[in-house]
Amino acid sequence: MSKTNKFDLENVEAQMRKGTLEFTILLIISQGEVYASDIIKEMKSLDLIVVEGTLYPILSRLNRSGLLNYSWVESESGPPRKYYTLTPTGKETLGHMTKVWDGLSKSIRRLIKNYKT
Amino acid sequence: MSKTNKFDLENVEAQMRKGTLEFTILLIISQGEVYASDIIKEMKSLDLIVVEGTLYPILSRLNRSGLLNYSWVESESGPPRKYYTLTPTGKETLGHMTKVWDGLSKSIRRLIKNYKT
DNA sequence: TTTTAGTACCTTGCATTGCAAAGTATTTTG
DNA sequence: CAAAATACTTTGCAATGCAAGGTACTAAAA
Repeated sequence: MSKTNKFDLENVEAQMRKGTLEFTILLIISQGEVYASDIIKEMKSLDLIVVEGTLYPILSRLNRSGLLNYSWVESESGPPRKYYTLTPTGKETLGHMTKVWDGLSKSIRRLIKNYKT
Repeated sequence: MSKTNKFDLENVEAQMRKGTLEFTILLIISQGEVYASDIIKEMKSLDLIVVEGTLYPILSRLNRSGLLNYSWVESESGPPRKYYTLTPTGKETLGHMTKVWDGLSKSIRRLIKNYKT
């Protein structure tokens, strides 16, 4: 039996996205009050797929960690929504995360540069 | 009992790194024949921490998937080493991965730009 | 009024995967 | 020969994304 398990490229993309999920979610919320569907829509528009079963637990965790606040807002058609905003701690943490991201992408850029030459 | 589970910033860094592990490992191997310790050393020099228990399984998997070849090479001091190189498929896949990475970092850059203004 | 459809939030269970720690094997050094 | 050093491998645990199923509320259709 040949043992060359095909390599899954799509999975690589998923992996990379996962690593930045919290970061990108906080970035979106930093732009203004949003609720879950808004976030999913905006992520999708940037090719950053995220689904409910992933998003809700993350939002809850970020809230428990003191990075997010939310307030219930009545909808004109449908059940009420949780609109999220960053807390001061959230803003601060997002700043740190941005630095972490800059560091990582810098390292990788360096590797890619070697690779291309 | 207050329920504000402190948020772990170091974990965010770890998360981001994890997402790019296979990618960065392949990038390093693309630069020339290396064995595990070389990879760990080079990653560390770029602030990309990776440890044995993580690296070996990944190398095995990439080999099983046909992206890597290895050859045993005697060491002057110690047991023999597995020196890895990219297969043609590996090179091709690395090219695809680079595109995936470019896409992701572009999306995130766009988000950060909004955030900063 | 009951039913159906739509929207929104939450939870459960599984699969993947990084990693600490322990294990095997080989070579060198005291 | 014992001990240390090096290199590769494996095991078990914890974290986490996600598919799938669940609850609840609103509005429109039957």
